[in-house]
Amino acid sequence: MCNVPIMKMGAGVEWGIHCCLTLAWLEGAGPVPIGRLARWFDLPPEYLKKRLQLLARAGILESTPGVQGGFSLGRRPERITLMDIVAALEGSAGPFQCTEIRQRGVGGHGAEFTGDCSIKTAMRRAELAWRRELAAQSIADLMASAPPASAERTRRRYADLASG
Amino acid sequence: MCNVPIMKMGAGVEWGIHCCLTLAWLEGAGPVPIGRLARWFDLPPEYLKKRLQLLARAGILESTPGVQGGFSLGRRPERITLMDIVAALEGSAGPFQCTEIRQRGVGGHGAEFTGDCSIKTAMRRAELAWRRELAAQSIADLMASAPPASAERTRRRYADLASG
DNA sequence: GGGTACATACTCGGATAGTGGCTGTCCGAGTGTCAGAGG
DNA sequence: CCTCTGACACTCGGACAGCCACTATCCGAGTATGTACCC
Repeated sequence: MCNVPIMKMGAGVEWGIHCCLTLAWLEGAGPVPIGRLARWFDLPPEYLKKRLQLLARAGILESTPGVQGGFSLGRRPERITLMDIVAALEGSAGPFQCTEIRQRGVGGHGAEFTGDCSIKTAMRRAELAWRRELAAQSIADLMASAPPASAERTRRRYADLASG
Repeated sequence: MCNVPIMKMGAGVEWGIHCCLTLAWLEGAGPVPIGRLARWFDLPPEYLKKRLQLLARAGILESTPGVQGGFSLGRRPERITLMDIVAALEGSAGPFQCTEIRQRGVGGHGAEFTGDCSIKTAMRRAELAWRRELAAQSIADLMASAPPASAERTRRRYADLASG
């Protein structure tokens, strides 16, 4: 029971962030096709494609069709926050959905109160703290916190992957 | 698509908080049976029972069997935080489950890095901010932020519900 | 009158569906690149 | 040498099935109260 997540977040979020980080390191080498990214992380290509399409639709990634097309970063790594990626992949609604049960049933207040119930407010406050932390972290920050050799190694391995 | 929650949290959380708040206001009037709470909020009794059982197992509520039994608060309202309720109902694992995809596939680092990946760290930081906010809010705080007449009205309506 | 047995009203725990979202796959359509044929 | 045409390698978007957690319900068992019955 203790392995059940408090709030479930799709696996695509982890995929998306990793792909953005990799694309950031591979910037300048041209678009990266889905198949290569999927082999890179050993992920199902078709489903990964769906996730990256969402990121492209949000402007986080850029997709170029054609024979040498693929996905590349849609804007500078400093301007891509984790919040952007999460919102693009999972939607914009918060984790706590207030169904206003206080207004139903015998004990309900009916339309007596028009303001938000205090529970909704309290949960929203926590959610905002979470969003703020996510928005404060950009892809560039993740790049900076990684070992200095990461960029070089990523480019080298990608070259091997492209040639092999 | 914009109605899809970022992280899904079960509806039982809202139920649980509302029930705790109601039980706090009804303290001193003896245990409240499930059927009455369910009618109070117009919720399915059997499923609500399952949720409150989880709260009782966590020590947040106290359940007394027998003919005049029911649920009551397991400890003082000041010592029941929203984090306690959420953790008891949804489990203790975080929303972001790092599956370490960086270690898989062609581009993976294998066992090269033993530390946590920076993505996991960043997501955990946001999650901790969320937890901290939830832990800072207690049932007593919610009671204090409600209109002063709430306690009296709750007790009066409960008396009507019990007699009717 | 006092003690015992039974009915009652609850909770506890397990077993069992229904439902919706996430996961994963397949297919047709559109688009840009490149090679090759023809002028 | 230049241009046009076709093959190719991608992305885009929709349709579809499988799986799992949440939701919801039912049933038997346990427990405390309250009453009725018997001595």
